[in-house]
Amino acid sequence: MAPSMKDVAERAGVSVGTVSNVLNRPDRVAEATKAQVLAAISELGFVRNSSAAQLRAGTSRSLGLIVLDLANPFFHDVARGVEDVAEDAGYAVVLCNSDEQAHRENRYLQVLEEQRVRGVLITPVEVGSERLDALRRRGTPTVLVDRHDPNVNCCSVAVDDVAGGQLAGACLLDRNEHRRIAYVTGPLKIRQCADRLNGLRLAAKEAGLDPDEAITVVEMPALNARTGYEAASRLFRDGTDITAAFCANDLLALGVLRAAVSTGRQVPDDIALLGYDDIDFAADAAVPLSSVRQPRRQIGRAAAQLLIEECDNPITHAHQQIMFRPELVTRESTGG
Amino acid sequence: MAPSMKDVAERAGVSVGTVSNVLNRPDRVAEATKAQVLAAISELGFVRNSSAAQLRAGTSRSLGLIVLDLANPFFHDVARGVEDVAEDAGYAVVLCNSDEQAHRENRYLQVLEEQRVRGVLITPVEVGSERLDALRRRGTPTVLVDRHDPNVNCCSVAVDDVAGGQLAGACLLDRNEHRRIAYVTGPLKIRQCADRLNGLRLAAKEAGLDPDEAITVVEMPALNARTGYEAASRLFRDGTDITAAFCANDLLALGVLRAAVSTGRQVPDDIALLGYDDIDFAADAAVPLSSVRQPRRQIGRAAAQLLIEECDNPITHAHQQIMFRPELVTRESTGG
DNA sequence: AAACTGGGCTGGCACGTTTCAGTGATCGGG
DNA sequence: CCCGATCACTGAAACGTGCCAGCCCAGTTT
Repeated sequence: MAPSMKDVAERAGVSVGTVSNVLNRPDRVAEATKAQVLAAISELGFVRNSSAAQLRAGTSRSLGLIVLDLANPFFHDVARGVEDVAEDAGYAVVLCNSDEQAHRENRYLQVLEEQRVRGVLITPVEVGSERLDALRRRGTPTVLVDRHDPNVNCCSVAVDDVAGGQLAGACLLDRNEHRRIAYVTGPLKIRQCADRLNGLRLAAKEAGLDPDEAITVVEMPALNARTGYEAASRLFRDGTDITAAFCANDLLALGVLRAAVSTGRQVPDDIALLGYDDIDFAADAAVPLSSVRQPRRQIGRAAAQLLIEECDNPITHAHQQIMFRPELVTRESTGG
Repeated sequence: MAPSMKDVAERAGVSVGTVSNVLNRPDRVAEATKAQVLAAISELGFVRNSSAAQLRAGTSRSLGLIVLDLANPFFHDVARGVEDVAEDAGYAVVLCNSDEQAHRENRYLQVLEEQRVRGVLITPVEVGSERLDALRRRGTPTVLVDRHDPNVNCCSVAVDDVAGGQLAGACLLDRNEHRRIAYVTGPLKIRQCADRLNGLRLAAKEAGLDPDEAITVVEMPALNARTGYEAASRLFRDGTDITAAFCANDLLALGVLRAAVSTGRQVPDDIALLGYDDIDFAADAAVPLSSVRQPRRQIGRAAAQLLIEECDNPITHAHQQIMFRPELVTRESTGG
């Protein structure tokens, strides 16, 4: 068994209370005594038992963060933002990966609640999770990340995907004066995919174009590079007057790029390309890829700030729904 | 305050011990009583306090995993492997990201020890960490991941980088009969970079070539795509008879690929390319990239198995050093 | 010299759970 | 009718820490 404060106290010839004071309020202990206790601690290799401390304290200094996929750079950067803020506020962060599986999400919610975390940041697999609602009802503050709550009964932080689509459309239609563009996307039942299309259509209208005419929607079953390659292959095979493609994420765009390179097309001269997310590889692609960037780390920071604010002032706290605006990053794939 | 077992017991009209039995040994409780207790639990929204449980138990059912960078797909997949095995054995995994900073690593080691995790899996920032050694001396089993312990006093799992370099060399020199190749690498003081070069030289000798003549080493200060681009730009500018490049990781290779595409060179006809790590983007690059793949998930699984074995049989346990062999994945960038 | 002050320490309770010895109650067998 | 066995439950101790009331004593004030 690991040595306890009692062992330390005996060795140092003091009481347990004094050992506790050395650890938690060192200024209340005389120098000589403190030195003795510290010596005993290091000789015995004492390490505090945080279970006991937390049990006694009745509350922990930690937050839970449940994301859909830690491998996804979006969530990874969100997590960094959360850690930044949490660390400054003296909170620890427990990282959980739901893998988009509801049962994993529920298990983690259970574990976090058993650990008595002070609050939870989560991108739920599905909206309206019963388990999550129960947690909130029992008094654990909750913040939604990259989601919004239709009935505002918790804070949330998300990004305006309509604005992102509009930004992309303005770049291709206004600035570079493309007239026929493709929107390569995953399933339109995914809100992000649909929102970005809506933004794109808005941009077309603003450019004085008929969206139905100017935009060819290529809806694919997934959002990865292979799917992008297939979409582009189909597009190229059918022959088309399209001169630009806006893709619902960078992976699709990289797939389109590969199809272009392998069929000898020049980017951006034969076809301009615009992605979404600005993943690391966008800048390093064979033709550096223009993209719509979301303020990922800031999202995490804002979410953590909201949560900590609610944890620290549960009474005066008012729920907020924060919406960030994305930003356009232009590189070679859309020309000058 | 969250309701405790005492509250549940009062509401159900039973003793605390019975509530505990309902939760932990339901077969020892009569059906009628069990139903009453479960009803009380759900009415009060009782959730067990794991701090108290763990304090009483004296031991936890969890493992710590400290990696250098969770954004790196290598560690991400290792973590998945660890979770696979841990879950089956009924252990929870606490994920920690040291970010290659010794002070973060030390802080996490402290936290894990305070939480009384049963064992720790770690890729240490530096070998010979005093804090890690102390943890081990105090009796917490430890497994090194992607590292070896010179004095075998703990288990470890790593990959044979010399074999990986040799595999790469055999592919380019034997199979595709290149005679002058470049090795684009990060700092050679990084063991992995140096080992892969040694393997490559071995392959050259086996092909009956003089390594110094056949291999041009391009040592760069970093291992990212931009650096690869710069390395290739330099190589191309100087004019050279090199027909293939082996890169110490895929990011460098992607940078070289971009330099090739932007200067109108054909891959693999003008220059063949071979990377290392087989990251997701390797297959989706503008020219799909051949690469040396490490059995990442398996590494995690093996490490977790060793650790759990040691946790469960601390006495009979004998330390093991496992070395995996990497595997060659050929795609278009090295031709047929 | 007595009363007061306060720094420095002690001792014991409380946190919520698990576990185990012990208490009745019920039942079958002799 | 009694005994032992079995079953379902109770009550209390223990885990290690944090906190607080209270004690002691040295130094200062009245």
